[in-house]
Amino acid sequence: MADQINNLQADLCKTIAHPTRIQILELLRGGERCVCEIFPALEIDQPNASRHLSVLKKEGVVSSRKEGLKVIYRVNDQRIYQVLDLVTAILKEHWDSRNKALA
Amino acid sequence: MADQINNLQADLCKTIAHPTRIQILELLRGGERCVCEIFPALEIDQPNASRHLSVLKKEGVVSSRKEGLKVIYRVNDQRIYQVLDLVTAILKEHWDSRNKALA
DNA sequence: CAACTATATTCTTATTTGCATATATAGTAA
DNA sequence: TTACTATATATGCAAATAAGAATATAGTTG
Repeated sequence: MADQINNLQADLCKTIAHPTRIQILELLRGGERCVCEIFPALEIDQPNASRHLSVLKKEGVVSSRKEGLKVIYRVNDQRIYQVLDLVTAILKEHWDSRNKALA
Repeated sequence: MADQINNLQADLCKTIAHPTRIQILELLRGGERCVCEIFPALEIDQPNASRHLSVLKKEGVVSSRKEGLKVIYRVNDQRIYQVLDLVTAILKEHWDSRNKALA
């Protein structure tokens, strides 16, 4: 099928289509972080953070390396932030034009 | 909560995180289309197309207008295509680097 | 008004997803 | 080895999502 690419696109979108995973990515905007920093910053429990990180890793959005006991995650492709920023801009536009319609 | 924005971002990502909806958006890249053109082009049945269009409309990704019996859909913010193109580019990069690793 | 066409909605069922809890693994240190 | 710390995985359950079939609505035409 020629639309196989659409499945892959959808999978990547689905991977980032979760508030917690977006929060993780926003945290990683500041550079790599170990799990022990991530889950307290997001105020979620450790297994939950671990599962979301594994979702991101499975799709190739992040990678990890070990440093002693710690596992440190980083974003693979910085363009993921262009995606998030575009999404934010689209939302803002939508919000603004909706409010303009009400005014 | 400050992370309310993350919910909105996730909702928009979730809205486009479906192969059929991506196909609809790709079709609308060529300009507005009525439902009667969309569902045969995608080889899905009409209620299915209608439901996916309503998902896109509810999130504000597309709008519609009536013209006689027909309902014609259009994309609200062309930047959604920048998102899709970035996603494609990221996928391609991921694919390439994975194959390079195997070589 | 009745018949027809284009689109939308409802219902049911199957699948997927997310969370909480508990448990398991890996590395470190005594 | 034992105890401890950091991270990962398994289980069970509730909620969300998706597709097909059937039905409903809105607009058009005679």
